[in-house]
Amino acid sequence: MRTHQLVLTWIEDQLSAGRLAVGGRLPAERSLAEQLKVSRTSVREAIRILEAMGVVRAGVGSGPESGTVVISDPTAALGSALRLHVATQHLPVADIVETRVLLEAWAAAKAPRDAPELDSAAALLEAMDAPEGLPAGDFLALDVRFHLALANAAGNTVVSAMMGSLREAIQGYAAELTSNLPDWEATATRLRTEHHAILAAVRNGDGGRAAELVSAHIEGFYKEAGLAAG
Amino acid sequence: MRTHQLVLTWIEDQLSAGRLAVGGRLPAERSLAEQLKVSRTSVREAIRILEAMGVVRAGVGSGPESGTVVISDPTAALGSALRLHVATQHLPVADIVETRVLLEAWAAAKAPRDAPELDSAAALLEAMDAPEGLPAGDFLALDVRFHLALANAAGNTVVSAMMGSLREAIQGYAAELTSNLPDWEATATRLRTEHHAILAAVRNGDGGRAAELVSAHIEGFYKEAGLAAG
DNA sequence: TAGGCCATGTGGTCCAACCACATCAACTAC
DNA sequence: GTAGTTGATGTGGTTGGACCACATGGCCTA
Repeated sequence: MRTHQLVLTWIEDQLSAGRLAVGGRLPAERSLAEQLKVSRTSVREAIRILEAMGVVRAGVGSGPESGTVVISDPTAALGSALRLHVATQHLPVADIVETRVLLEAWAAAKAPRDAPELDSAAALLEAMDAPEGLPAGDFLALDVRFHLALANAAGNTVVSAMMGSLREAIQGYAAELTSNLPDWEATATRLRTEHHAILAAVRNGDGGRAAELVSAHIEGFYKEAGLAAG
Repeated sequence: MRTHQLVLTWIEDQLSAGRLAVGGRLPAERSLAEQLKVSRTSVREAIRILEAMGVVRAGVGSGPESGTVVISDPTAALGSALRLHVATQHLPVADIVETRVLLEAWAAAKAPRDAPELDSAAALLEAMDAPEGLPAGDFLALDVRFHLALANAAGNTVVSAMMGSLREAIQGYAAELTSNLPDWEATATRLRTEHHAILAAVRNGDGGRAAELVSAHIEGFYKEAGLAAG
């Protein structure tokens, strides 16, 4: 086993055993190296991996905000992994979009009608309805948050994380696609209407209809922008 | 931007531009360090991350099998990320099981009835039907491969990768659960019957029924073994 | 008492050296 | 001439040490 993997398993064991929890701090790199009888380089490689996995955050300086602290950001890990594999062209964008549709439709069907996240979603829709209109960039940023709020409403952390990561992996792609749209204003108006219909369906407890609307909403956008969504 | 991230983005750019593809080899660490005007340490940290993401594989020695070559194993990245976050207890196992059910039910419904992966699935079922019986470990290993074959049949690489990673993340958990079963032989017999029914439904083109059977199959197993699957 | 300054501890980066390993070519013994 | 051995070469793996940038907190001075 390579040295940094030894460090990795040690840390994972500490996590599993509960001796290290979110918010806690890892020992300093130098002392951890001495404790495990390995070089600081190997400790750093392990920490680098954990950082990429969204498990820790490294901060310089001293004081409570410094050092390497345990966090939990699964979305970051899944997102960069997906993005990299999209770059290798072994994960077609169409498959990502299709997966997003299936996850988000499920979430819309599953979300309880009184989920608190739906209130956030409603507030976001209100912001998008600004009478003076919004720049496309701002609109899309709110759009992302609306869809994530919807996914979170289902209450499944894994689905939420995967949704976020799929979004992140194709974020650049989606931004590029909007430039293909023939008439942004018309599209924005349609998206707004569909958003309200989706939220209303969830609020009415009509999960089946909500799922259908979500599927049509996402697939419609990508088709209009010129990507076959499967 | 930290130095290793510079290396990371350089490599990602090479991948996106197609100058680096699966099967290709990265420049040697020392030459890459010189080329990017950074230390070998930073190059190594970047490669470590890519390795954890399932994007490259590092091999010592010389010759065609050595050096750092580009691969594409998204399952590895997603799997270890999920496993780590399960260790932090911020991803409940129940959510993972629920996600697995939803993905696999979708795959069963979506799989074309003449998908070649179904032949592999059938062969696996045959092996599990061995008249002399199988040790629980062997049975479960075949079971894993059957479910993955089913997921692959849907033809969505992202769903396949996620399925595999979910399996990997809770693999240790599932193995532990089997010891809770009151009567392994009876359970194995039931699982076999259900497997055949699922495959038959897919083969008949009855996706809706296949999805229902898959959901009941997985949830039934976890319930019997003592985990609430949501 | 208020302000600045420095000791301390953290991660970030770099360098130089050495090791283990796998290949391949040159060399040697037959 | 052939087969086996051996060493050169190039790869990643690991180590120790040095120095830097940064943030804090206590000490010292005005």
